[in-house]
Amino acid sequence: MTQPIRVIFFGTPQFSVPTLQTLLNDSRFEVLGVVSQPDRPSGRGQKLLPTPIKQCGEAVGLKVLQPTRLRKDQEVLTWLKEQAPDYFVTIAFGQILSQEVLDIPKKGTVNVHASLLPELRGANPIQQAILQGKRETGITTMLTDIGVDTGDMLLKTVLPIGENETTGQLMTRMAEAGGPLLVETLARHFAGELTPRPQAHEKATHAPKAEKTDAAINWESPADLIHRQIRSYNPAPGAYCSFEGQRIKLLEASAYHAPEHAKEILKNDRPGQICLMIKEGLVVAAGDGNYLLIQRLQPAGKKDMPSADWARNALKEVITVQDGLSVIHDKRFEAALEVSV
RNA sequence: CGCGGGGUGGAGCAGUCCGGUAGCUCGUUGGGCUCAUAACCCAAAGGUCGCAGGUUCAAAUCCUGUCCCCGCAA
Repeated sequence: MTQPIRVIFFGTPQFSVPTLQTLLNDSRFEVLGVVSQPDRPSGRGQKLLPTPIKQCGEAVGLKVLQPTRLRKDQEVLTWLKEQAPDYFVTIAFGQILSQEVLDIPKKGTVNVHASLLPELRGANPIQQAILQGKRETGITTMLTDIGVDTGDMLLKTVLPIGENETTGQLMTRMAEAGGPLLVETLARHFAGELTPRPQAHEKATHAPKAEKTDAAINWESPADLIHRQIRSYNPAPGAYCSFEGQRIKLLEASAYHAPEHAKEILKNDRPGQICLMIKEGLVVAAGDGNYLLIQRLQPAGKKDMPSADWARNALKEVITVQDGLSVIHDKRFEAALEVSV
């Protein structure tokens, strides 16, 4: 390898950082600069924080560009052209590239997308994969065209989804898997070894951004749906319900299959009823007669904690012991409160 | 200066208003009971009360400053 492959990296959130680092650590590639969304006021107190990709780029002395609207920013466009890159690489950048931008790199623009295309195109593939109860998902590299995640595919990695896996956990695994797939894609495509394959567009599905209210738990729902909501909306925005007027986020859960000696107690519970406290968490009734084990939760203003820890205080007046089980009387989670103004 | 809650043994909390021996439910360790147990009984270890300064005979508690964590909203 005489000349390194010249790459400009487009990305914004933490998710794209491991992939950037993989590129930086691979001597076959030269990263000419990074492009990220502008810093925006965010977080408590409206603090202005640099994007994770900006931080990473600056830490290694890379040129960092943050155009508000790339397609209209002549200064940035000029700089990009001057670099004479072989490839643009995009992963969770956050802006749609115009044809003018796509035409800049000599060999093309490669996007890393967190689904098995053509499934789950769009902004939110990981959360949606879990919400829909998929057993596996993956990462696809593709040549970006003018559509959203519609370009011809290059390589895929398949990842199984754990029964209780959360969006956050899956996202971490995918972020780490993205780098190796990307460098393989670039190296082989550059060498002419990859044939882009068109997507089966008629099978495409979309993964739209979730509304905040989608994360509100309705206890009338089947246990399976609530379970998927909890997994899907962890860590953000957090599936939530309320308890005696206080908002509570539900962070980790699993299906609960009652052992024989518990079946005497678990029957005819109302949806949301908090029935048992066991070592692993709280057993709560759902709308379809099944039960859910809530393992971790987070009351407003508190850190996340094992739900048994929370119950030990919040419910201590109503816990009795029967047959070695800690039974909770007459307490239930309610539907989420309307967000008050 | 967007609104709000919080920092007390390993965990979760009470105590703060009204200053006076560091408390509760668990966990941990050891012992006991039991066919057995996440149940029950006995015992032990473990805390600069976020940090700094001030007031006071005396501060977890009152005053001032400061750091950190979190919920809402963006």
